[in-house]
Amino acid sequence: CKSQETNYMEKQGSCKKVEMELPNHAKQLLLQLNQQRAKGFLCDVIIVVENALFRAHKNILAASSMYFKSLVLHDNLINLDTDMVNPTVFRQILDFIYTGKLLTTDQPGEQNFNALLTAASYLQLHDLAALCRKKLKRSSKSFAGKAGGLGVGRSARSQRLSTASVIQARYSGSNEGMKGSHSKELSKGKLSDDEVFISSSNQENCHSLSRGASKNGGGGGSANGSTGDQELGLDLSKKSPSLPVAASHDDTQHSESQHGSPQSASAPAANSASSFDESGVGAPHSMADSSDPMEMDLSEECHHALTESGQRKGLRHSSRKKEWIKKDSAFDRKEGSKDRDEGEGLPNGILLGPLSKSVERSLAGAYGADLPYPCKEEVENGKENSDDSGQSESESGGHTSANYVYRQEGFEPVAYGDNLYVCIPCGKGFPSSEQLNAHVETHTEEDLYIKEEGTYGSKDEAEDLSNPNQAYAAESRPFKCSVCEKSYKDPATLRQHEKTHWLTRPFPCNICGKMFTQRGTMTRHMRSHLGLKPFACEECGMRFTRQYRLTEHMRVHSGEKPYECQLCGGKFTQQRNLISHLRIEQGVVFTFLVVSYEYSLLRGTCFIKGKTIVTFM
DNA sequence: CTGGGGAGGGGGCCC
DNA sequence: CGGGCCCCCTCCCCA
Repeated sequence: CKSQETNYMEKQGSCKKVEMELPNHAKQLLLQLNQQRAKGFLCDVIIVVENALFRAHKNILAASSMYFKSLVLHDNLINLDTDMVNPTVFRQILDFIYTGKLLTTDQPGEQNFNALLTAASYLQLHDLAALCRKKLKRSSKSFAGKAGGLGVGRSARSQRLSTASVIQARYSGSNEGMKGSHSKELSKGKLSDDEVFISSSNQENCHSLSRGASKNGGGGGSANGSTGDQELGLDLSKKSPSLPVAASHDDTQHSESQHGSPQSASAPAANSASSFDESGVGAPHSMADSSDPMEMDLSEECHHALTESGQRKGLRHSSRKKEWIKKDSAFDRKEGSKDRDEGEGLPNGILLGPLSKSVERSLAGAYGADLPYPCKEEVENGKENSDDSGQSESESGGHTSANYVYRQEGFEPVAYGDNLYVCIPCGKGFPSSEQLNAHVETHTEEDLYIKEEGTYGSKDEAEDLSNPNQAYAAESRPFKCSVCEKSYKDPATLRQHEKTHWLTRPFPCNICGKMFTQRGTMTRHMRSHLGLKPFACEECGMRFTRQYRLTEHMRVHSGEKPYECQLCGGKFTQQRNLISHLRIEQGVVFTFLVVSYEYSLLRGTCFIKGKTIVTFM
């Protein structure tokens, strides 16, 4: 910036070269950013490490690591390899990125630095990696030994990364002053030549590790799991580079080494998910460079297949845990701009930052209105944000983990004191998940039901009570809901239905915290977060989150319009548009009915002429 | 500018 | 658990 300013001044004819520098500018800037991070303010990316979420700023991450730079370019949600980094370590790393200071944990120093080194190498945080190496050297044990140690119980790919770490040691030969230069590096947003070189060569390692990661992260499967899907690599972090359009914007990705890499050469073979084998790692990058639309499409196909299954695995993994992520900053923002506007910047459709209106609305309805126990924050905020509040709950009897929130350490610690684990229904905080779980057992099923009669009186249900087919239904559907008289053919469906009467919903989205009555709905919802659109139109390439949408869409190409308005004969490709159309026509229908009614009562004369009601009274 | 249609997307719910 | 349908909201386009 300084040199730019100088150039500018020279161009402007100014002979004086004025150089003024605030001594603490960079430091203050980082301080502010770190504070903003703590509040979630302007955070535009979420990093998922195991089941912990970390909010951060893309710019900061991108300035600190080439790897992050490539990830945040396209994604707002980044899944990190749990094999390479755990939440505790990542928290240290994130603190380091934002402060330039490394705070070690209670772990034995060497162990912690080994973990940090592994993570730093994985994330291409060369400064940090060098710092760790230096520390380890000081501990009088050669790093080579450590690197070998890392390989124990790990895949060969992990070991390859360790090797790469050694190479990266070339950078940051001057570890001294690293801390001091940290903020300057961030400010410059510039990396050394060495680093660029190393990054590009290391990229493939990261990708391969990502693949390995998802195997472990996804449901605790064996690291050597060899079924097709498992072998494919499901880490979300690598999906971005596979997106051709977005990738093309990143000039830094187009290093010669990538173009000329063996992985590039293997790209054309990557026309099926299975082609993402052990060696075909570079496919995403090479595809990004490819001008062949077929290749791009196929790569995308692979990507979707991968991320889709990866998501499922991730969900299973998450659901095993008794810790759920607290609603994120998204909930803190009350009235954002239009969701579409926000979404435009999210190429993968990942919903971060302010929730979409529909989600907010749903939250308001599901939580603000229904939650039997106001969330503590809501209470403390004087209910100002009641629309935003609300949290998870638990499945009665089953005692799922939906109620429980794992609070990111150091973030929003005030409301619950030092107790990081919070029971959402009653707002009590607990120092450990075990204690929280024990407490949750004390919540009874009654807590989850609304006892008052008539509370459930939704329109649909009211209509059902007057359903003339009720007698028939009683015969063919022996399983009756005790609340609304609906009946079902099998007990499973009945149980599924009964959950709709619960105040609380058993299945939380671990990204936004929204709760669902059915797991399937939740996983479908997760797709929207993750931008997963597995169903592609063969005609135009448009992708959809649901098969049904694709089916609907295909009518656009076939010209089929199966839905016809009985009033005007108008035809529609989608039923919902017919319904929407009928609403507009409803005035006519309604009038017709009224007129007919009056006709019968008053024996007047009414005529319907086309869509127009002409009434002679 | 407005209203209507087309279409994308999300949630609820049942099978 | 996925498929399918319904309902809703929303945006875009066009007359």
